[in-house]
Amino acid sequence: MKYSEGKEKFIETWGTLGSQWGVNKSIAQVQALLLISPQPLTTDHIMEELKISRGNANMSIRQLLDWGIVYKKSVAGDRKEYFIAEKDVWKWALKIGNVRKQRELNPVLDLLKDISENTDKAKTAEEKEFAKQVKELNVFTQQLGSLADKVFLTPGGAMLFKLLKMFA
Amino acid sequence: MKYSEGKEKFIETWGTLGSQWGVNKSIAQVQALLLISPQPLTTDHIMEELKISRGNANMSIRQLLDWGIVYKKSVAGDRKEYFIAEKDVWKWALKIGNVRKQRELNPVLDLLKDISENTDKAKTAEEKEFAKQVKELNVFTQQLGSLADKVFLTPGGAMLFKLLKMFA
DNA sequence: TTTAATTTTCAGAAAAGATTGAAAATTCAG
DNA sequence: CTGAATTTTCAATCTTTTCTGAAAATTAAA
Repeated sequence: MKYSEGKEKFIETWGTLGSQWGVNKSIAQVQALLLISPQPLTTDHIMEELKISRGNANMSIRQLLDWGIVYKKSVAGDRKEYFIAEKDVWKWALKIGNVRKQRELNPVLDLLKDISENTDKAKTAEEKEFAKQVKELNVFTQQLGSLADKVFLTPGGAMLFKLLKMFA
Repeated sequence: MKYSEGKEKFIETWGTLGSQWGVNKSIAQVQALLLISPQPLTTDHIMEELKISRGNANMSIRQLLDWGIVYKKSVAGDRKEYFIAEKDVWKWALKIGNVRKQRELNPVLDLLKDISENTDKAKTAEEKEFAKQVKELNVFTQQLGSLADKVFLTPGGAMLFKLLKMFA
């Protein structure tokens, strides 16, 4: 397989994977591109390489900066902004996991807790089953969430490292 | 909070969470509805409750059956099909995790492996960085995948249980 | 069989989500 | 400052995904 072919497939597949897991395709592809680039790239370079508009490129980069998995890098004598990806798989995987856990899972945890605690005492069969399932889900997600926090927030990914060593 | 209010919020939130993680909203909501229902429900009941079309309800149910987290149940003296959700959080969470791992992550693992093994020897800086990142990603996902398989496939969710007990 | 009930399919409609591109805002060298 | 370079914003457009509803297929009671 030629480099260009492998590269194309990689970027394409990374974008598809993103879509399937709720990450915008362009964003995933920009990360892929930056990940395999040895030098920092400009917005223009990214636009050209991925054939996307300036607006799209800019938004995607912002999002990646926001997630903390892409950094700005200024180049002496050039006014343009350059961007470089976090290259350490462990680091960026944990950051993505953490961001998504905090932003998307935590609100659900809060709702489950709220429903568990504040719903009127169950009387009918429907109400009892509802209470039961929400409670179980609450306990379960609580535990998973707690594990996730440990894994994602332990410095240096030490927790994930330990896990993999122990179980994988 | 009233039961009806809690129920509505729960179903709504579950749908939203699904969307964010690449699961169709209707599918997630049908699961939510079945999950909290003490009896099996018919397609018509689901349509009415969630205000969705017959086609949508039917497709959603098929998908859930396909994932193995909803079962058919026949009711004596009624020709209609009834459906009931897998109620054990552990069971269905592991099944969903497993199905998605196999269908969406495994192809990526295969591609990474393929690229790693079959790409022409790297010569330029670009090519070297590409090879390096793909290799790292390959190792990393291999390990994560192996852990995931253990967690998802150990009977009775014993592995996840152990993990939670140890680390959460 | 026949036929009425039920389920499935799928073309087209609607909604959601992604992308563009040009105007506005910002930045900074001179 | 000035103005050219660069970045950001966002309404309009395009694409993809989801959903509908009615026709076709299937099922099973009579």
